[in-house]
Amino acid sequence: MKHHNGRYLPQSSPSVSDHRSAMKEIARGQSLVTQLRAIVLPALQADQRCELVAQMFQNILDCSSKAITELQLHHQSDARVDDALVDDKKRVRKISSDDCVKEEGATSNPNHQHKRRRSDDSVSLETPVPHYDGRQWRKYGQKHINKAKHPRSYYRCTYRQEQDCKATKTVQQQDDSTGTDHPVMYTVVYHGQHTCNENNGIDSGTDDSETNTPSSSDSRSSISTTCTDLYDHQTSLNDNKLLEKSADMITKNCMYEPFDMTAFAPLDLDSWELDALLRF
DNA sequence: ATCATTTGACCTAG
DNA sequence: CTAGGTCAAATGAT
Repeated sequence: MKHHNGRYLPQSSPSVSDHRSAMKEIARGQSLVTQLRAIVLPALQADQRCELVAQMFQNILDCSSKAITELQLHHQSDARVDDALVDDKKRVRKISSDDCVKEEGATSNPNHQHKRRRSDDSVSLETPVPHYDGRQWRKYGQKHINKAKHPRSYYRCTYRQEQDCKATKTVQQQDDSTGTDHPVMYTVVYHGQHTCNENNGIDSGTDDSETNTPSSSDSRSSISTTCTDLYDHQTSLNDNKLLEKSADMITKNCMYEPFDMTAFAPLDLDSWELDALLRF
């Protein structure tokens, strides 16, 4: 980086907007890889090679997730510095209110933690396959959003209770994706990082759908939970039945490979989704 | 009977 | 005050 007069500019850390655009690009890459994965894996035979490919896809996605995490950390600290420079009073107020909330959550009433999320600890991506992200989610809410045609669905990690995993995501169908000539697109926003045991999904490979649920209370939870947002809009009853069946098939395939294989093994199951991808 | 989803109420950040 | 995020009772599915 050279200044126009020939002198070098002082080395400065990347700006917040740099981080943002970097995260955006990585998220776009994630979205593309996810879509590619949903196309490639169904086409493979369900053998060892398929598992290997699935694992490689997951590794790629993990890499970008880690990169985003790193960027988020820098981003947040930079943003704090920016706040201090721009409006110190505001910052003080924000910190103190955060402290209040923290204390309240820790001590007084654990049942009332309706804390609105900070907007900057999230990563969003657009995809026609909102639930094929290799994680297991449980829906805990749905909300109609102002000026949006489609409701937003709220999911949290299946392992939240067992392992205190704070990861959540929201899924919302995009307004302009209702036409029949292009695939239905969803905006997926991830909040927080998964702190749950990776064995729940990634590399144990064999029959961990039983063993990875210590309390066994969630043994029925599955990726099928995330399919439900597809009912958010007025799908026909027949379609619903079809999707429920498909979800069930996915669930059963969790038995041997709950993470990646759930998404890809029997892809006759989700012709709707494959169609969407192919049209995409 | 158990567990996941639905849905209206409740809560809070802005 | 409003919009959006979460809770939890009711409901549905297995």
